[in-house]
Amino acid sequence: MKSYHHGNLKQELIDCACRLCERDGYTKLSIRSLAKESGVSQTAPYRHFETKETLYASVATEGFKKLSIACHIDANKKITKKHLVEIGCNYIEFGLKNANTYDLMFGTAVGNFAEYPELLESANSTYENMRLSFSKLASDSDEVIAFKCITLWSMVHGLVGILRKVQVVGDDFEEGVGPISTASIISTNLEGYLDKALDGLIQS
Amino acid sequence: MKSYHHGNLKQELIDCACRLCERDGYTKLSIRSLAKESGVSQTAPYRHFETKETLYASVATEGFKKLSIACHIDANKKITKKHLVEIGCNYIEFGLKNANTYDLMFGTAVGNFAEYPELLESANSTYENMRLSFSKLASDSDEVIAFKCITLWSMVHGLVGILRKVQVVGDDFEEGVGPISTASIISTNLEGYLDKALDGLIQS
DNA sequence: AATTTAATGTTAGCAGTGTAAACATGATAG
DNA sequence: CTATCATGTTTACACTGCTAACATTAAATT
Repeated sequence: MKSYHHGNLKQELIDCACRLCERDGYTKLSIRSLAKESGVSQTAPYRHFETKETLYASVATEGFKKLSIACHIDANKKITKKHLVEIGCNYIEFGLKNANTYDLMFGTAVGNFAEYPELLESANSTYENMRLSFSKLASDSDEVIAFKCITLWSMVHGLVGILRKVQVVGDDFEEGVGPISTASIISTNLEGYLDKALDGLIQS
Repeated sequence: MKSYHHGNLKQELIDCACRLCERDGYTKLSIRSLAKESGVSQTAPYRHFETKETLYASVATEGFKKLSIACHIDANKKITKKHLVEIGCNYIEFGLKNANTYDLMFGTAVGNFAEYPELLESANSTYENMRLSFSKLASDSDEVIAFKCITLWSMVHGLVGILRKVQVVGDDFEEGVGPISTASIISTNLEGYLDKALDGLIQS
């Protein structure tokens, strides 16, 4: 004798959506299958999510929260270059290990973050974390810090994309020097790679 | 009295798909609408594309060809750092001006490039172009060149993603130092930005 | 405590999708 | 001239996002 009202449907739908999005990619997710999974009628989710994009936004929000946590480092201590390398590594690791969720966060499935205050908030706070870390490394001006942030962010974001794609492009080139081999060398020594890459960033 | 056979349907479908993908994003593209646009029955496209992903692959292939052209520089002359900056700028410009096509090329819509030989070929040749340019700048080992390629590629790829996303995240921060302002500063002086960024890459 | 109201659920149904199967047409190879 | 095969059409199925009308129950108001 299950009750007419579910009680916790919204959160259960979000949790379930996060799981399914990460497992199969967000394109495979349907509101109907989600409803079935939660033992509820096809259209029940619409009481909690106006459109599918709203649901996507919720999943993306969870993603940014997790990314923030993954990239968070103790804010009390002084930040060193090693910490920045760590942040970069954690970011990339998150992007590679949660590839499908990452797509949702940085793709075009959610068009305008401003329409989803929680999403905007969680995304901005991820950036703000990175900004704070940089500001504790050196006494740069705000402009320089923002510049460094965008650059580091681009770098790790780009690496996530390229490392993923290269594994799919194949390697027609000579042994050991093609994109795949190189990417795999980079990804097995991310720390050293980022350490070197950050040299150019930190001084200047 | 239009003839039963179209005569040039495959190419027309590809052209039309390229146009619509770029205009509305590939998620808005349907095989049926494409067929209607070409004045042909709903299922006619299936004589030329096994699945929708096959069609996507064709559009992505066209995209890589265009990207290759955009990033191509005369291979006879000696390559200088300035040329690399130019390649980077052209790459980024392509990514920003053909954002929807770019999504198709680097997103997950086409899962495994190896299933589409032409796509694999065009994607690899884009990489190979970049590799050639680097190899003509300095007499590095193949390993170092591949390393530099991946790094430059990640950098410009990341910038495309971040520059696009930042415009959507909004700017809650102080005037002039938030991600949007910084991104817009970067994008209005891409050349200078890349020039500086490449310093770390070229020597080492 | 009784009653109204608002939140949350269900059912039925529309228009659109990808794709498969069976059939039609006509260009081309023998 | 005829058989074959690439290319087109028709029909149909299962699935999707979403809307409208209705049902149930929790919460707010009297």
